[in-house]
Amino acid sequence: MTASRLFFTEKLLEWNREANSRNMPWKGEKNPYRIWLSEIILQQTRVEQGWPYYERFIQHYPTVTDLAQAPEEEVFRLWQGLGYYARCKNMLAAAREITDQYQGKFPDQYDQIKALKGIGPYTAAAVASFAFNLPHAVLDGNVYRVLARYFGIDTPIDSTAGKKQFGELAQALLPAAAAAEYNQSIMDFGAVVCKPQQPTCNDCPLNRKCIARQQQLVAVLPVKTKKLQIKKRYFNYLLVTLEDNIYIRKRTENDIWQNLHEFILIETDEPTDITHLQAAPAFQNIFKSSPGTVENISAPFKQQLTHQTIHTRFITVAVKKPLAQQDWMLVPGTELNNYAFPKTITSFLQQHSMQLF
DNA sequence: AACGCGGGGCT
DNA sequence: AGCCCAGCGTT
Repeated sequence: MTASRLFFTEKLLEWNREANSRNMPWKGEKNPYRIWLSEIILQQTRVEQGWPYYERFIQHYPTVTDLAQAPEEEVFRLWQGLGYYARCKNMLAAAREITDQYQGKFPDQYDQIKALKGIGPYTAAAVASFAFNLPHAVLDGNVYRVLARYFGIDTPIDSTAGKKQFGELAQALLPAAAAAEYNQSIMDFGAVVCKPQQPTCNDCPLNRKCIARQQQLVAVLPVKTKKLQIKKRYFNYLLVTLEDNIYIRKRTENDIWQNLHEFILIETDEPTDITHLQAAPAFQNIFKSSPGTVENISAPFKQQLTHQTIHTRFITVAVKKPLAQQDWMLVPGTELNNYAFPKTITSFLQQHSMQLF
C-alpha cells in the first residue's frame, strides 16, 4: 500500500472516531439478520426514509425465521410505500432460504451471503464486514464519490471499467483487521462531508491531498454516463363497486409495481377525456354484460418516478351485478387495507375512502 | 453492457 | 427539472 493510501485510510478512521457522524438504529449492530434487513431496506434509499420501515420490520419479525414464516401479503403491506418492490420479494426468498437451508442461522461466508436473493456485491460486503468483520470493501454511491474525488478518477462509475477500477481501489484501501469500522467510516464520510452537492471541503480532513479539490473538479466528479429517458403514461383507474365491494387485482406483468395491487386499469397513450374513454373498446368490454354508472371522476394525480411520469385519474363506477371477466378479485371495501398498493393509489384512498362506500 | 425498477429530499 | 439515495436482477 502506498503512503498516500495509508494517509487516506488513517484520516478516515480518525475522522470517524472523532466525529462519530451519524446515529442509526443498526449502527454497531452485530446481528447479521438485522444488518441484512437494514441493508436491503437502504438499497437506493436514504437513511431517513428507510429508518421507520426498519423499526417496523424488526418489531414484526424479530428473527429471520419470523420473516420467513410471515404471509407474503402482510410483508408487502409493511413494505408499501418504500418502492423497488422486487427487494421485498427477494428479501422473503432469502429469509426462507436461510430458514430452510441454514436452519435459521445466517450464513457467515461471503460467497454464501452473496448467493442469497437480493444480495449483490455491495450488500454482501456490508453484511460480511459489519456482522463478521470479513475483509470486503463496500462500494456504494458514497464510496464511489469519495474515491473519485480524492484520487481524481474520472472513469464513469456506471461503466464496467469503472466498477472494476473503483472496486480494486476500495479493496486495496481496506484495512483488513478493521473492515467494519472502515466501511462504516467511508460511507458516513461520503454522506456527511463529501456530499454530492455542496461538500464541506473547507473542513475536510482530506482536503490537502484531494485531487478534485486541487484541480477544481469537485463538482465534476464522480462521472456518470447514463442519461435516462422519462416517459409519460396515463392511467385511468376504474373503481368498480358492487354494493360494498370493489374490484382489484395483483400486478404481475413485467412493469412497475409488480406484486402490488391496483384497480381496473385502462392505460392510454395520451390524456383522454371521459367521453372518449367511455367510448373506447376497453371500457365497453368491461361493462358489456353489466352496465356501469359513472359516479365520480377524480382530479388528476401526478406521480414522478425515476424513469416515468404517471398521470392518474380515478373513475368510480357502480355496477348492479358482477362483471363477466374473471381477471379481477371482488373484495369488500373494508378489506382494502389487507393489500399493498402503490403510492398513487394509497394517496387517493386516503383522500377519498370515506366517500367510496 | 444496458436497462428497468419507487419514492422522496434537495438544489 | 435534474440529481442522488448504504443497488440488484434481468435481458
